[in-house]
Amino acid sequence: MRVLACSFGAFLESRQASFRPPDKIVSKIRCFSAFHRAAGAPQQDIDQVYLREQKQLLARLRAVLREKFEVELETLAIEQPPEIKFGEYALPLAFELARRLKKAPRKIAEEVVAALGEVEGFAGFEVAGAGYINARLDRGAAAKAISAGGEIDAAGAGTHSLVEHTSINPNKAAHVGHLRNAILGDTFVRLLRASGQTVDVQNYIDNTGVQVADIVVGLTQLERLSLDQVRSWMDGLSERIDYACWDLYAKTSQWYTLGTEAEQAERKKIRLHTLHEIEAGGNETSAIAELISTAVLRRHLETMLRLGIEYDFLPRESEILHLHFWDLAFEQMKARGVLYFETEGKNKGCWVMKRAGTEEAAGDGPDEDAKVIVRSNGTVTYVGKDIAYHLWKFGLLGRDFGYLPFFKYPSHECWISAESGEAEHPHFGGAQAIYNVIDSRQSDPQANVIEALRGLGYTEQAEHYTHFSYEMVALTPRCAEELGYAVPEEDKARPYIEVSGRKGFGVKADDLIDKLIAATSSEVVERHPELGEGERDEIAKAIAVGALRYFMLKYTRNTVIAFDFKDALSFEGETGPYLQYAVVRTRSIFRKGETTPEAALAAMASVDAGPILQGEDGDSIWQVWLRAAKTSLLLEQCIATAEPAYLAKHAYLLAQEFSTFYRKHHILTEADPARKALLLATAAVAQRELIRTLGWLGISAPEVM
RNA sequence: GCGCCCAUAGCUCAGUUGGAUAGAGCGACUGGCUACGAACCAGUAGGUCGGAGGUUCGAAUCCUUCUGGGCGCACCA
Repeated sequence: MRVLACSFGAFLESRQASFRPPDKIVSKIRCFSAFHRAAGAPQQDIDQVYLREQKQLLARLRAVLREKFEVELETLAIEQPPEIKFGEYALPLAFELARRLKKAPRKIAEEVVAALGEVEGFAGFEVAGAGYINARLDRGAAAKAISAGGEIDAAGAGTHSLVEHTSINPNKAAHVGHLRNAILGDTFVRLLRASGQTVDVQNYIDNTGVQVADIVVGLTQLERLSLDQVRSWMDGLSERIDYACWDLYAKTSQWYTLGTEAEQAERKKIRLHTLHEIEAGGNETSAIAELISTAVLRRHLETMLRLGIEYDFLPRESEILHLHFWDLAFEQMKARGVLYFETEGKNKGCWVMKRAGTEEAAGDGPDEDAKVIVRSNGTVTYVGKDIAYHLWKFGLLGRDFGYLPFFKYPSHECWISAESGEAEHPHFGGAQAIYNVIDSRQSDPQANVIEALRGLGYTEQAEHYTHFSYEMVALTPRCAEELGYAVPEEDKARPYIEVSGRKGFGVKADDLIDKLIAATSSEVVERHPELGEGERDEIAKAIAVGALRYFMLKYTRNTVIAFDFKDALSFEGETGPYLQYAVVRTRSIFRKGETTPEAALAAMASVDAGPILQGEDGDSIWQVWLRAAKTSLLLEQCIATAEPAYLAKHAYLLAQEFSTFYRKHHILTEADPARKALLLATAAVAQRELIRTLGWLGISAPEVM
């Protein structure tokens, strides 16, 4: 995740630049709706029943308020009543109008209800509490509409987005923190694609950075290996290269801190020299770096593929350097006055820019707060390189990478950057919107890149640049001890301890996945001794992936996850397997009932479900339908807020409501044909929406488990 | 010093433009497998929403302030 551990201390931060405050959500959703209309998408899109009826009701209410009270409300709050028996929508608008109209809220609500009259799709309206207006859907009609439509609106069609995620330094094995990044990013990609967007998935590879240099130092200085010897070292490894590097990286980091002061200074010098050789390229040191980083990168891709995570393109820093992306960015920035040459103060001799979030330097004297982009020795900083890379992402740089095929997925090829690539290749970059899944500690540099785009006049692009930030995954002190690390006394009371690649302190991604599979395997063996080994393995893997992905997605982005094996290996309650189990139950129903979900949904056309869906008993069935009808609403919200956790919660609530329904109503033994048809259709709708939503979360539901 | 984030049940977390009695999972306790699979369901107990002010008809949510945690502010990447 582009975290370069450095020897001078951590660089952590949490500005949450991309976290949109709730008040922005509404307008964002409106913007999507406008897009929807502009794109000419069919308004009668059946699957959006909840959202569609909501919009219709709000439009009608606006008309009533205008005609009857001559008022125009900026925003019309709409929510769901605390209990389903009160209806599907609740409107507190009378409270807001009470002062303006100098009338009691209840009185206003009554007048509004009277003025509303009949509204298509609604069974009625009533005043509740101190002045709420509750709206009831015509459940029979709504259920018919929900069962008939399975398509999700492609509101995002025509938008080309780019998501950058994973971006692990290719010098050691991936750990749990990287898993959070990749799972968040991959899930968000699925959400964008579900909304119809065209999405490129990029995994940025810092193959010329300090971390790779440290591995090279380890090999050349500690192990005393030449390029050829590194080759045979790799061939002769008894463990995987990323695991071997995990230990070597920790050992090398340690080595810098050992010895006399003079020795340490010498070692730092070696490190810097190694870094410069790698950056320059065309020498034995850089060849070793290339060899190792490429091998580790392949391992990362394999690890992520275990979780169903794939990439389209791997841009590398080596090409950003060697193809001189920065030179072009530098010209633009100088020409537009974003960069200026500092002649005084602490940054004398550097090219600097105004730091994001600071005011224009008032009066005279140098802006000591400015961000250095080009050092006084003429070399460019990290942010400078990132600015160039992001100009490329938006198609504003005027230069492209070369492309080579690198990693073959069953359905497509993943390409990697090259100085000179193949003549025939797909086109990457030039996106309209970008999302950078990067941990929250890097929001300052991210903000500076955005500031540079804005300064260059690319305000539209800056608006569509999202730092998709998230908090780190740390370990609980107990987990750290389980792993065999000596936890200092003062850390034992802390809620969590940060992982550290330099110390070799962390839970490796593949170890965790292996552990999960081992746990699910033993369960599956116990529950399904009749199945063949191959089949059992498939099921165990699906459950393990489901458990892991859900675990990483259930927390909102700005919550620090204090990792513990006990939580991550849990399969009960709010977990992936619980959701998968709900789907397995629906599958079992249709298998035993010798019918299909499709048939059950089609049968709804001739079922008069209205009467059955009334009353308390009806509520317990309707609850499932109502939740299922909200999937598209949640998809919109997740995209607008860049928060996949809302959809994870939605899936969980749907599974929970289905489980309750399942216990309460026995479907296959139901005697009444109409009621049985409705119950079957309920299971079908729950299954359809669960499978859809789980698919977006990257979780598959096996036939049995 | 400047800036950002966090504080909600014993634990881990939700809480959607400010709205009706603040929710879930885990843990504890009670009950439910001769009905579509118990990786499940039903129920009980558990809360000064960190403290104090303020805005509002209404505040966990917005504002101010304080306390306690975490993080960021390089000519590192």
